[in-house]
Amino acid sequence: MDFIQKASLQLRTLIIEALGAVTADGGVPAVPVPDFAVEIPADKSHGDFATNVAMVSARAFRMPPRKIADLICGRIDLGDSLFERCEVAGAGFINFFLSRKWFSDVVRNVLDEKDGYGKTDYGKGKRILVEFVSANPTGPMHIGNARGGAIGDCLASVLQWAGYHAEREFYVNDAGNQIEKFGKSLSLRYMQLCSEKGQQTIYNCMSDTEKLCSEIYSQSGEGEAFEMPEDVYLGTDIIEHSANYYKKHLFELENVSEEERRKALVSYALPLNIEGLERDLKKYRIVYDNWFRESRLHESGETMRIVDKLRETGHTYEQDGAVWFRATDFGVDKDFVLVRANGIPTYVVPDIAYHYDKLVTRKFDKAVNVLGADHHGYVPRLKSALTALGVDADKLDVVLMQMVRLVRNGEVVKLSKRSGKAITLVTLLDEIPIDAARFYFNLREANSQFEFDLDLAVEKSSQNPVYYVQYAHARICSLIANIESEGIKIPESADFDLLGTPQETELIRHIASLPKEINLSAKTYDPAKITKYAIDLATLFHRFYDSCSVKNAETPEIRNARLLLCVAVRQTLRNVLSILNIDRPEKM
RNA sequence: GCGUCUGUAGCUCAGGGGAUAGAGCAGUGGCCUCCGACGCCAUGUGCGCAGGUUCGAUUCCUGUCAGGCGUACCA
Repeated sequence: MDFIQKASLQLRTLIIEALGAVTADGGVPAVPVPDFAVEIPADKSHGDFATNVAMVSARAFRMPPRKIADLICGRIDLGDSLFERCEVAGAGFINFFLSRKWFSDVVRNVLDEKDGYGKTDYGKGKRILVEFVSANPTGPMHIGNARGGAIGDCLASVLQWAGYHAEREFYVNDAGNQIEKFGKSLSLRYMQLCSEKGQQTIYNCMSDTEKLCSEIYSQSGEGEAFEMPEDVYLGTDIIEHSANYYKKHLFELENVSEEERRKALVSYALPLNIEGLERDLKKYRIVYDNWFRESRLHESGETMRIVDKLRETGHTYEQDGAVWFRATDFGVDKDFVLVRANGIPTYVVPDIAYHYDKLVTRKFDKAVNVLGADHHGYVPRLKSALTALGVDADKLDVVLMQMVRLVRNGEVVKLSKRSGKAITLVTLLDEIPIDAARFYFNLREANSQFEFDLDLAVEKSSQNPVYYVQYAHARICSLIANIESEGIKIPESADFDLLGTPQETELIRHIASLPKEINLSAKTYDPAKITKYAIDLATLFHRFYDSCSVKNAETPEIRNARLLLCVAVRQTLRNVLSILNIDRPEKM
């Protein structure tokens, strides 16, 4: 249950009633009151809730705000409410203070709801598809995928906690130009290995594939023997695939047609890559509900059917032999090509078909895509085509993720496609713990560029806030074990009205705000709010721990109340960490 | 040029039409005979700049400057 919302709604009613009473008294003129806010003040000395009703209605009533506030405050009936008192302050704010009972109820509620505490029905069971990572299967995943993975996975969790039916999906680009390029690259490397110089290198490296790759890789950089064209993938993973294929089949493909060779190599390497993606993401604790293959759209004819459908809308035209979409009809600044002059559709077409499939064929209420900011220009295009097809484009939401800037030794590391230099997801996870990576990448909201300091992340020290949060959890576990070891049992219930120190009330207030925070996080598609919540909760617990002794509490009753408060905090921490899918260690 | 995102403390970043703008890191100084010091407490001349809307702007609007990213019959 959301106690913040409950209190806030009740307060709004009380204020409106009081306003009615004041109007009936003739204290203020009977004119409409503008919208007013009920909010939580930043400064706790200003109460638990505050309203600006007196200030916003000053003009309508032609009265000074403080006067209005005094009248309302005098007529408000807090009798049976969740509040114990109110006061007028500042320029005309009315501040309200929650009753002790409210705080008690919060703690009791967490203990009742247990693993379900924090769940809400905000999403009303709507079906929402979260697509994220969708990395090119032509090579290993990079640091941007690591960020997208953490954000997308946690976002899906948050949405589930907020009452959506969320599914995770990976769109596999297993067709199109980059697959052509993949084939070309594999073929090129294969032929290099078959060449005289390649054979020499194989001989020199014996059966050491890694050494072979680095040899071939460095040689191709020199340009003499293996000059590489512009449009191929240069990573060592390509060499590795070709070398492994060569080991199995030797010169089998040397004298077949280029086309046949590429086809054979792609059908060998692509499945391995896709398996690799799945394996690496699983290691990162990301498990998808669906792996949706682009090739499916081509095989079923859906891709070309979309072109026909778009033609029927009348928003297409032909120019220089290509089929264009008149995106300018939908407010997009430029038209774009759907089908090239050579008859091959551009990447947008399968993408349109794919989103049509999500929203129309599969009838999802919402589709959310976590995308790198370098794709932002493409979103309006996609939406314009969907609109033309009669799909409500507002059903597609995009979370744009700014680039991660890698910093090492205080210098920005330039991202390179060459896997020899780029930091892959796998090497990152070899260097830093999964927990740290998942937490770290959700520390900042997606739409802000941030710096990933490798030296810091690699350090595995308490510099990383994830340890701070996990420590709070471990500390509670230890505390409880310690008390139990002295023969004290954890009580079924306690008198929580005894919890009244500032540290205790602040802690409880924050516990109560979890449902609200989950809703907000879902609404803004921002899982970073959850990591922030976790850090704040840990901070408040540590403060409480420091100032309020549980074991040596003033009385056994207070001890029991604090003990159960600790249990409630631990439960809340557990729930939050489970949203992030991060370990909840009992010892560290 | 046009589009888009971002400019908040020495650094990395929260927040957000209101009452004294926050946290972590780095620095300095305190706190373990006492539930784990992986912790707590204290300490800060900061909202890029200029206009506008408002009782009130760091927040909204316009302009401007700076940076990221787009602006392909690449994906």
